[in-house]
Amino acid sequence: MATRPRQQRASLSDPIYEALRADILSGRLVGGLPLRQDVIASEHGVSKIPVREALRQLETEGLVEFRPRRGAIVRQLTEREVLELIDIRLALECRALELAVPNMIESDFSVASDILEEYEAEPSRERWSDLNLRFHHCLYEPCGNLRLLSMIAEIEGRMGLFMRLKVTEASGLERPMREHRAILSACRRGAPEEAVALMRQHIQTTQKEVAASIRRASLRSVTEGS
Amino acid sequence: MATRPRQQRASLSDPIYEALRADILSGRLVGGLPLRQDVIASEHGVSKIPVREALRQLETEGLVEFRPRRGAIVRQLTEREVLELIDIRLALECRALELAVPNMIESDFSVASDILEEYEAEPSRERWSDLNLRFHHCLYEPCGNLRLLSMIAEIEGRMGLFMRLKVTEASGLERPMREHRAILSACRRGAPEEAVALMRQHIQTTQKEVAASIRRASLRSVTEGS
DNA sequence: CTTGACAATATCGTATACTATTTGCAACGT
DNA sequence: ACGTTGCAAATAGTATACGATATTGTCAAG
Repeated sequence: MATRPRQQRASLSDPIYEALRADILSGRLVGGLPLRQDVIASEHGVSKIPVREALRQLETEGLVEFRPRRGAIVRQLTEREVLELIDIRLALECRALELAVPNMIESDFSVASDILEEYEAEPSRERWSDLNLRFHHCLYEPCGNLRLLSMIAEIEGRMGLFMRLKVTEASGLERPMREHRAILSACRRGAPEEAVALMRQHIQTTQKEVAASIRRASLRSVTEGS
Repeated sequence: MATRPRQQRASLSDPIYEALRADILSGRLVGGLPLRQDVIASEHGVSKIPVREALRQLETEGLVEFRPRRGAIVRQLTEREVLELIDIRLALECRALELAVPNMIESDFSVASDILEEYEAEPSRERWSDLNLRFHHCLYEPCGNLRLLSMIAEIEGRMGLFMRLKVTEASGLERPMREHRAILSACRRGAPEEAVALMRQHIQTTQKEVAASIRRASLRSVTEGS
């Protein structure tokens, strides 16, 4: 063919990595599902080599598991690991907030406030999770620690699935909103300790709700058939 | 070569990954150094494919940087990033300690105590860094959060180089020892808040010392010898 | 009808080979 | 003398090919 697919500057494995990552984080690729290299390769119109590189990166990130000579599967997060991740969130986000509060200026408060208003007016539960993330991130952003921010983003992205589960199923809008307002208020007053304490409680409550949600889900699957 | 013992079960990229990782963390491969795929491949007696996979994993881990069509280099940690990492350590280790204290039993205290004694008696500065790591880890281990522990280990490993620099150059034995004892004592009394507060100060002091050490080193314009 | 052995197939993992790009260097022109 | 252009060597990145291993299907024995 005369089609000269112009040589892209980036590696072919990058888009595959992004695509697989998005599919796993969104829950479209469910835990335990085998990831056939040939299939993924032909889907993207490449050979197995870039696919394998993408899978290796996902393995390092903990999203994929390689079994020797048996290929890769989507890594299944156990209940325990999800709760562990929330605990890590707790540590990282509280520290980020603590560092961020002294750096906050007026525009930070108004951005956060706008997100909360949009949050409140949003009817679609689908978007709550996204707005929730945006609110949290805009609080942490002034912390000045880029790597801390990216680690938080990584972990939150990873748990998007479970957060959505929780929000839709259990906690509704009221409780998180109240807590968000209280946290923002403490930030406004320039009280890091108070803001951090509120954030701690906020995340720990979330942890308990996720635990309950998982518990309920596994109970339901056990008593399935009634 | 002619050595064809048998087909190994694990991937060929795993040992390469381990070797490169160890070389980077130990400081033998210095930041900015280009990692030629052909060279590494022939050193290990394999083709470029497993080498590339190993490099991709190291890229995800942040130890290596790919420049499009120009190959990989050892990622250089800037002063800023090192200090950022210590801040993340602060968050993770304090949380781990907080979770661990209520779970500690007699044997945990005695193990920690033994390490401190060995620490004190150790003349070789080379091993201080290792003993320091072991002490910290044994305090966190009872926390019951495996992923938290592995993240801490990853970050500490990554900064081993700078810690060693600091220990040898700046802080000596006295100050850390005193703080270690105070922390252990708070753990013994079953006082998580106190232990965490002490740990915070301990790590923040370390952060300042590393900052000073880097400052001094860059002033002296380090010439690596080995 | 179940169970075990063996063949057929699918899939993984990597070496080889090839193309595209960057880089070093020399010849050339200003 | 200095910057520019063009060729040659080096290197990255990927497709193809192939051996090795796991999985599945088939058939005979119990």
